[in-house]
Amino acid sequence: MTRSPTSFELRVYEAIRQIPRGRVSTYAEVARAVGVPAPRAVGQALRRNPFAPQVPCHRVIASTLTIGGFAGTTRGAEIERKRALLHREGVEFTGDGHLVEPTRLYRFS
DNA sequence: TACAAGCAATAGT
DNA sequence: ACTATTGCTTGTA
Repeated sequence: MTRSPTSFELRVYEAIRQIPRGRVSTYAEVARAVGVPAPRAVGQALRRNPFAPQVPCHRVIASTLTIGGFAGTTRGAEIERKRALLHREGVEFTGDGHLVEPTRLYRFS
């Protein structure tokens, strides 16, 4: 199903693309960056993820500093993969799934 | 075009 | 832990 990205999705991808390697942001921050008060909309856009690994969707976590979701689920093997990806970039999470160093949070300018 | 249902969340109770 | 709310996408008529 080849579907053209909507303007909203493009905005979300552009925002996420700004997140440097080794840093993470939250759905709420991304939502604020694109001017949308609903973080769930960001999650919906990321879940589609038409531009595959080009857009670092794994660098987006929840506002509560939990790891959030990945590949359509909030827990399971996919989440483990997300944690591994972030760990490879220097971002660590506790066994509870919480961010170890909140200083790694990236804020949009 | 219009309406209903769902979502990788968040805040409040 | 549970419920309410949020804006956007998708499917169906």
